[in-house]
Amino acid sequence: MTVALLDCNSFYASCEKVFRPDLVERPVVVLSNNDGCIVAMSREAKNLGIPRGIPLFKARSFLKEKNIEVFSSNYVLYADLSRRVMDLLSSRVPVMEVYSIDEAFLILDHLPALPLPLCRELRDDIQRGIGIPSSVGVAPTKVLAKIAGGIAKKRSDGIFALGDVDAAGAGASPPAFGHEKDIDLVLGETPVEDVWGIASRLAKRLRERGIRTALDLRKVDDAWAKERITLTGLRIVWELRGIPSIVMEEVAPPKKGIMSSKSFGHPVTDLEDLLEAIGDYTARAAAKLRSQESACRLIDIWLTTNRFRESERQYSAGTVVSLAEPTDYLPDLVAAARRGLKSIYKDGYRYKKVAVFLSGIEGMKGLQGDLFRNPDPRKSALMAAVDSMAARYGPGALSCTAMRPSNDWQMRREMLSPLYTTRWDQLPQVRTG
DNA sequence: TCTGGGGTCCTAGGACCC
DNA sequence: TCTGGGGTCCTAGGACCC
Repeated sequence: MTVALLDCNSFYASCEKVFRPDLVERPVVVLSNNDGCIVAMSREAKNLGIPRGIPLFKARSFLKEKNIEVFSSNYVLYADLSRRVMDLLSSRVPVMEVYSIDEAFLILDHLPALPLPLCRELRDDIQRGIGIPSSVGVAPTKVLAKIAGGIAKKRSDGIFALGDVDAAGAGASPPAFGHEKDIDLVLGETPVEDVWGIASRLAKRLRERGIRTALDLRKVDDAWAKERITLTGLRIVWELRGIPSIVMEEVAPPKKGIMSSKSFGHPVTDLEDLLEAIGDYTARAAAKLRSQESACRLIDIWLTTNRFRESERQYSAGTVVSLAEPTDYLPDLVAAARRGLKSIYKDGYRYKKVAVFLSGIEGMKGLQGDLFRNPDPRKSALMAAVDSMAARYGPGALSCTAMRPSNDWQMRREMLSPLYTTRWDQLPQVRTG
C-alpha cells in the first residue's frame, strides 16, 4: 500500500490569511470559542515561541508587543475552505479518508500518476487554487505517513516519503527518498511520543521500559504490546513495521454521540438564561443528528461553574434523560433537555457552561416500532423546514425557545473575520483606481 | 475581567442472568 | 461449613486525537 497524509499547514491561521494578502509574512493567531485560548498559529507566530493553548489574557501583552494579528475562530470560513480542499483531493484520488478538518489520507495505489509527482501537483493546486499551504507524507501505512508528514512540514518542498514509494506505485521512476535503512534512521530519530496514538502518559510508561523512539516501539514483543498498550497500541506497532492495520474510513461512519457545549461570555446565574442556552445547543446537536439521518434515545445534560475561579463556590452536575422512543424531533428533544437541566439546577451559583450530549444513536432507517411504521408526516415536515431555515440563516436560527434580546450567555467573538466565502454581503472588495 | 469544543476507543467493575 | 463460572449489558473514567 502507498498512503499519503496531506495536512494543511497551520490551517485556521492559513484560512485567515487567504483573503488578507497584507498578512502573508505576518504572525497570526486564532482563538478558541469565546476568545478564550490560542488554538492555532501561523508559522511566524510559532517561531515566536507562543505555547499552543495559552489563555488569551496571559498572552495579550506579548501579542501586542510583537504586533501579532489576532482572530476569533470563524468555523464557517474554515469549514468552507476545508470542503474545497477535500473536493479537490477527491476529484484526483478516488480512495481517501477525510481524517479531520485539515487532513486527509490518500491511497495512491493503482493510479495513473506516480505517487510523488501526484503529491507535488496536489499540493501546488491547493496552494494556487485555494490559497492554503500544505505538506504531504508518503509511506506504506498511516502511522508511517504521519511520521513522514511531520518531516515534510520542516522541508521547503513540503513533501517527504518513507520507503520506495514510487517503485511501489507504478514502478517506472527511481526511488525518491530511500530504502529500509533510511526508515530505520528516521524512526530512530523520532521520539516515541511523536508517534500518532502515543501521547505523554503512554510515552512515559514506554520510556520507563526503555522504549524511547519509534524504532524501539517497532521492535517490541506483540504479546507484551497487546497486554500493556492494548490492541490499539499493537496496531500502531504493526503499522510501524509497514503492515497496514488501521482501517481507512472512506465514508465517515455515523457519529455515536453528538455534543454541543460552549462556555458563556459571562457568568450566568438565572435558570431562564440556562434554559435558553440549552435550547440553542440542543437545536445544534439535533441538526447534526438529522443530517446523518439518525435518532437518539438518550440526552445527557450537564452544567458547571467556573473551575478556574477557586474563590467561588463550585458546583457541577449532570443527568441523563431517557426518551420513550428514539427521536430526531426537536420539540421533544428540547423538552427533555429542559427537564434534565431543571432537575440539576441549583440556585445561587455563577455558571460557566452547559452542555448537551445526544447518545443512544440509531439510524432512522433501522428503527423498529411505531416511529418507523407510522412516521408523523407533520413532524418530518416541520423538521425539514427547520433544517432549511438553518441552512439559510445559520445553525442557531430556530431552537424552540423564545430568545430574549439580551441573552448574555452568548459567546464572545470580538475579533471575528468576515464570512468571505459564504455570504454575498461579506465578499472581499477589490478596489480599482 | 479573561482559561475551547468536539470526538473515539478501551478497561474495570457492578448488576444481572443461567 | 460450604459460596462456580461464564456471559451480557451498562456506566464511569482514562487516554488519545484534532
